[in-house]
Amino acid sequence: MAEQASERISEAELAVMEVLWADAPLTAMDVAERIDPARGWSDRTVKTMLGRLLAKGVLAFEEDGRRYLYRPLVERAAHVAGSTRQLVDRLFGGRAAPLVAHLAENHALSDDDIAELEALVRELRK
Amino acid sequence: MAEQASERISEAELAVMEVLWADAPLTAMDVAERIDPARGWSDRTVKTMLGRLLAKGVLAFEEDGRRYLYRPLVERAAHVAGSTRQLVDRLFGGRAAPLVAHLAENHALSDDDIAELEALVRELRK
DNA sequence: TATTGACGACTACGCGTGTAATCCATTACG
DNA sequence: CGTAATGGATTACACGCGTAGTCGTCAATA
Repeated sequence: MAEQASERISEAELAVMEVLWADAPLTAMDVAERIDPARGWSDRTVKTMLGRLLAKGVLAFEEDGRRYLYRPLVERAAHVAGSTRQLVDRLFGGRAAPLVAHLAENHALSDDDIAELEALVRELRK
Repeated sequence: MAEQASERISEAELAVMEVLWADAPLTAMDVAERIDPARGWSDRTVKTMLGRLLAKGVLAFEEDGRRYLYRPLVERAAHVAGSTRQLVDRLFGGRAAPLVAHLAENHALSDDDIAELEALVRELRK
């Protein structure tokens, strides 16, 4: 079987994926232009990331003349799910409730968040 | 000022920290013995981790004759908070509620979890 | 007392990551 | 047409990480 979905996406690579999750397909230059300028990346760096993501099998490209048009092969939701599971497993004994409790304890929840949670819980209870 | 608390703890290092968060101070051998055998680590590896954690300023030691007794300098809760915040920032736009929503959508919440959440929300609403 | 073993300190080494620079082919421009 | 710009491929390089091995020293033991 081919590369399993478990290919790890690093922090820097994630910045590139986010661009492509927001809009694809894009050329390397397109991607570079949409990377947060705060990162101060050179185009070369973006190219490197694209190459590595291709190698990891999480991106695909189609040729557009001399250039490539890149598109994600993995969905953002899948990445989010994997990363979240990892956190829950590593630090919360694999259970989600303690994570939510932690968020609550740390005042990480705004009033709006709490209101949203209430709605969520009502929804879940059904 | 000395090493800031933001020193990163790697996955392997975390295994060592967990042992010391559970019980400290401990000698290097004590720690090695309490590491999950499933990791198949040699004592040397554990020593290396202890050294690196000392260098990072997240552990301290006191001499006990010829050996060291290691103890954590950072609290588990602080590490958990940092890691959680990082996930929330990176993948959930810095807001906790979407994370909880994600957990819900992914059926990551058991009935018990939901009951716990209800109680939590009731508590938060006060 | 001479040897052996336990300890921390230092060294090793291959792979991933962050951050590019260089190479080579092709295309666009003067 | 010759030269520069553009685009992907390859190479670079330092640092962190996973996983130890080696060195020098001190203590226990035969």
